[in-house]
Amino acid sequence: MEQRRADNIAEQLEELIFNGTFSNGDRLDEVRLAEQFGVSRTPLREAFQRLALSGLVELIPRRGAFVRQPGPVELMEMFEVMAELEAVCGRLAALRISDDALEELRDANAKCQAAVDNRDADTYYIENERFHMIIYQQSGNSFLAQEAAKLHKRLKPFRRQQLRFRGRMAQSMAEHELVVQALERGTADQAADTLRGHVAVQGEKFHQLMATLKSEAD
Amino acid sequence: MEQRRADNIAEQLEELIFNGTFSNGDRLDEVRLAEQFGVSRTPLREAFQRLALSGLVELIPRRGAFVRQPGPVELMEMFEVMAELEAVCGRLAALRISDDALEELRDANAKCQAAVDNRDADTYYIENERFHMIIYQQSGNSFLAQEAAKLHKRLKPFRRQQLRFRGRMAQSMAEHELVVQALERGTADQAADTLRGHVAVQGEKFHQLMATLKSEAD
DNA sequence: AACACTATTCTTGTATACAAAAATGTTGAC
DNA sequence: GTCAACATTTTTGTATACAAGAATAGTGTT
Repeated sequence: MEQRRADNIAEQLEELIFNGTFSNGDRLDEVRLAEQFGVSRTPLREAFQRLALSGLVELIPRRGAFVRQPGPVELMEMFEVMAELEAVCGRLAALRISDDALEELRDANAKCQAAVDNRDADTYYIENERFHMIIYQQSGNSFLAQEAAKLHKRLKPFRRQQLRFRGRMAQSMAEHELVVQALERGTADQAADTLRGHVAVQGEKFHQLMATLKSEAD
Repeated sequence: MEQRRADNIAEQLEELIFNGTFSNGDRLDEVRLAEQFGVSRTPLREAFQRLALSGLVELIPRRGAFVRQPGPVELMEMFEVMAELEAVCGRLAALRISDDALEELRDANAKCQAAVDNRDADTYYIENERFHMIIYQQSGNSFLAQEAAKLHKRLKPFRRQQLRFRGRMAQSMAEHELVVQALERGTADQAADTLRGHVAVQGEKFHQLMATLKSEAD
């Protein structure tokens, strides 16, 4: 059989939690999941440990593993941190970004724009992600890039919902343009501020996010 | 026997790695550690999963768990992120801090000063930590506070070494004073910049950090 | 002596077994 | 009918067993 199942299983469970197969208070039944995955409880429990540390699951002693989705407050906090991390990445990237990476950013942006024109949300989503990942990497700090990517991934499901709202993709595109300009010019503070504003949940976005939260709690 | 061993064991292993019992490339022998802790391999392996996700240990399939200390580059990266996180905490705290917390900060600072006068490095260390934790919490974002505390903990061993250098404690104290002033006045950017500079590794601190790294690689 | 190849030993990864705690169901008193 | 006490069943946590891959030692060849 394939080796290193534990981490693989962790990923699959993560996916199942993200896509809503398991919702907030659900207990992850060891034996049921074990036979579902076709493995024994041992690798499953190892996966639980990982999920627990990443905060997706709460391990209650002698009780089991419960999925733990962030509530409204925690979610706002996470978005605030994401906005600040993006700002930091942007500020550093403005000083350190390579010409090649700038070209990549422009390419991602062009494909984003095309996706907006075609109303192709999936492509938009993928290219948008590439855009941000490039900025993380061009911060020149791989530890920072990793942390940013980690939180980005965790917020994925909620961001995805956000894109559904009318005009959101177009506005997001305009902001991307400003970010690229700031990075081109090397104006660090401007890059930071633009990215912070781009990611931050404020104004109408706040209501939209709360709306998606409510609709998920059914 | 006590329940929930896995996380407890993870903590103990973490401590053993921090205090240098295990150094960089060491393999964590499952059977040896198991009998050392008086448990079976199962809870140990669960602990490994946690340590792996927190980055202290690298899990190589079919090879085992190897302790993974950050090298000079990664360490600089981590300090850079720490500086930025502190800056963010400071900026938010400047707007959100309570009067009580300000009083706590002044108290921690006073005790720090007393420790400097008495050349009491341990007390200095404890009160210094309290100082920073208060700022994390007063950011009003508990997710941010948690992340900051996590990284703070990870950098602990290296920061501790830093304090040994001549004049470091006194300089650090002066910077703390500036931080408190900025927080009192609510000047967010000033609080952020001061804290960033306080934590950042630059100038002489860089050489000092590298010196401690070399002395540990023996 | 250096190297390739094989056999042996160790170590990991996973399944299973078992004990202890929690949850559930049942009985009986009021 | 409600509740409490006890018995039964689940479920977790840990130990042990076992199979397969990796490391190591040993053998023979050049």
